Amino acid sequence: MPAVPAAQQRPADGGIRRRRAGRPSSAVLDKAGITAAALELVSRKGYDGLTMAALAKELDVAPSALYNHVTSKQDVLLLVEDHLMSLVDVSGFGTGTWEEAVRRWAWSYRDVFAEHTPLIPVIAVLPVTDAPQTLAMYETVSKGFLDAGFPPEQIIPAIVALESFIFGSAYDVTAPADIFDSGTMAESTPHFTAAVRDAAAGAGRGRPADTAFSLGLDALVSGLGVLRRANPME
Amino acid sequence: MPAVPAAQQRPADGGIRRRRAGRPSSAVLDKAGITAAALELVSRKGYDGLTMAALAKELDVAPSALYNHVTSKQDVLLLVEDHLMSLVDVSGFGTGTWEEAVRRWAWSYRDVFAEHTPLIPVIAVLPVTDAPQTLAMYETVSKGFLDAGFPPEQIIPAIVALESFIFGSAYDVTAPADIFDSGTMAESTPHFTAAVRDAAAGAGRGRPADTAFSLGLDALVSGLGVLRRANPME
DNA sequence: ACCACTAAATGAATGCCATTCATTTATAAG
DNA sequence: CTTATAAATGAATGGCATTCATTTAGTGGT
Repeated sequence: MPAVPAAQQRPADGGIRRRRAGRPSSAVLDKAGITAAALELVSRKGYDGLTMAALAKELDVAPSALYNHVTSKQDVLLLVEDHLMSLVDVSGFGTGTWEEAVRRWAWSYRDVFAEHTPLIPVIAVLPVTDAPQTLAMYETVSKGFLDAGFPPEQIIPAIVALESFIFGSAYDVTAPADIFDSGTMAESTPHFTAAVRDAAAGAGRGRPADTAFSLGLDALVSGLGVLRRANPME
Repeated sequence: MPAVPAAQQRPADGGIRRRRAGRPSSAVLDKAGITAAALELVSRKGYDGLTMAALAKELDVAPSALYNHVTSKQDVLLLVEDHLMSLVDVSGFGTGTWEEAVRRWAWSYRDVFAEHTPLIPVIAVLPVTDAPQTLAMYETVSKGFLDAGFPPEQIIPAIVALESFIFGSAYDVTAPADIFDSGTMAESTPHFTAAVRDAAAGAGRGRPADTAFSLGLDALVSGLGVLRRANPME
C-alpha cells in the first residue's frame, strides 16, 4: 500500500513523462470526459482539429486508449451531438403558446447547430435509440404539439419538416457574406444580381441568414399551425 | 510524321502498359472529363469511393495529373455540384403559376441532392461566382419570383428559406427507416413513441420523408405566397 | 530554324489520419 | 488463488490528399 496513489504520480520532472503501460489504478477515461474534451477541442480548433490523436493528447492518453470506450470517431461525434441536444431550449413547451414555444425551440436549435454544422450529416442518419438527450428533446416537443391540438399522425412529419428547415438554415449561418456575388457574370444574370442588391439594401439590420430564417419560420409556423384542432376532439 | 498518332498507341500487349512520362500529344484530361468521371464513380461506388486515386484510375491517369486541372478535391466536388444544378427542373418558371413552378423546382432540387448529400456542406459555403449552372438556376428562379409579384428585397430571403428546407429535407431522404425507433427507452418517452407509431400508421403510402417534405413545402409555399403583391405597384 | 517557356503527363515521396494488434498491468469474479 | 476482464501503452497498417522532381510536347518570339 503506497502512500501516494499511482494516479497522482507526476515525479520531479516537468510532467513530460508518459504513463507507464498497463491498466492504471483508477480509470483515466470515460464517455463523459471524452465528450467534454471533444467539445473543448472543437471550440478551440474547430472540427478540422478534432482528430483522434488530438483528442487523445487533450486527455493525456495514447490514441488507442480511446478505443476502449468508443468504437470509432463516428461514435465520438455521436456523443457530442447528443450533448448538444441538451442545450436546445424546449422550455417554451408547457409554459407559453405553441407558436412561441416552437419559435424559441427553432431559433435555439438553429443557433446550437450553426456552430456545429459538421455534425448535421451525422444527425441525419443517427438512430435516436442510443441518444438519450435527443430522445428527451423529441419527447418534450412531441408532447407540446399534442397538447397544442395537432392530429397525432401529423406530429412527426411536422417536426421533421421544421428540423429540415432548421438544419439547412444552420448551414446558411456559416455562409460567407459574399456568397451571392455573381462576379464577372453579373451581366448575364440581371434579375438575380438585382435581387441580391435589393436584399442587401432592404434588410440592413441583422445577418442575412437571420432574415431568411425569420421569413421561413414565420411561413412554417403559420402554415403548420392550421393543422391544429383539425380533429373533432378537444 | 508517324502513320499512327501517339494517342492511339496500345500495342500488342493487353492494354496494361502505362503511358510513358511527359506531356502527351493530345491532352488526356479536362474539366468536363473529370466531372463526368467523378459522377460515374459516385454513381457506382458512392462518395466514399470518390478519392483522387480512384478518380485518376477511372481516367487512366496518375493521381498527380489531376492537379494540373483542379487545385484540390474540393475543386472536383465543386465541378460536380455545379453540374448537378443543371439537372434541377426550373421549367415551371415562365409557363405555369408561381406555386406550381416552385413546387416542381423544390421537388426536383431535393431529389437531385438526396442522391448527393455529401455535397450539401460544399454548396453552403460555395461562392456562386465560379459556378455558372448554379448562377443560371438562380437567375431563372429570381425572375420567376419577380414576375410573380414578390417585393424585390424579399426574393433572396425567400429563396434562401426554401433552399434551407430543401437541403435539410434531402438529408431526410437518406435517413434509415428505423431512425425514430426509441428502443429500450420507449417507456420514458410515451408521447414521442406514440407519435412515431401514429405517423407510421397514418401515412402508409409513400416514404416518410415525402410526407414531411410535402407538408413543409405546402406550409412554405402558402406562407411565402402572401408576400406577393405586398407592394402597391402592378 | 532555333530557343525559351509553358502545359501536361509520370512516379516517387510526405505527412496526416483512423484503426488494429500485441503487450502490460490492475482489478473483479468465482 | 486463479482466471477472466478492463484499460492503458506503443508499434504497426493502410488509405488518403497533396507536393515535387522529372520528362516530354507543343507554342511564341526572334
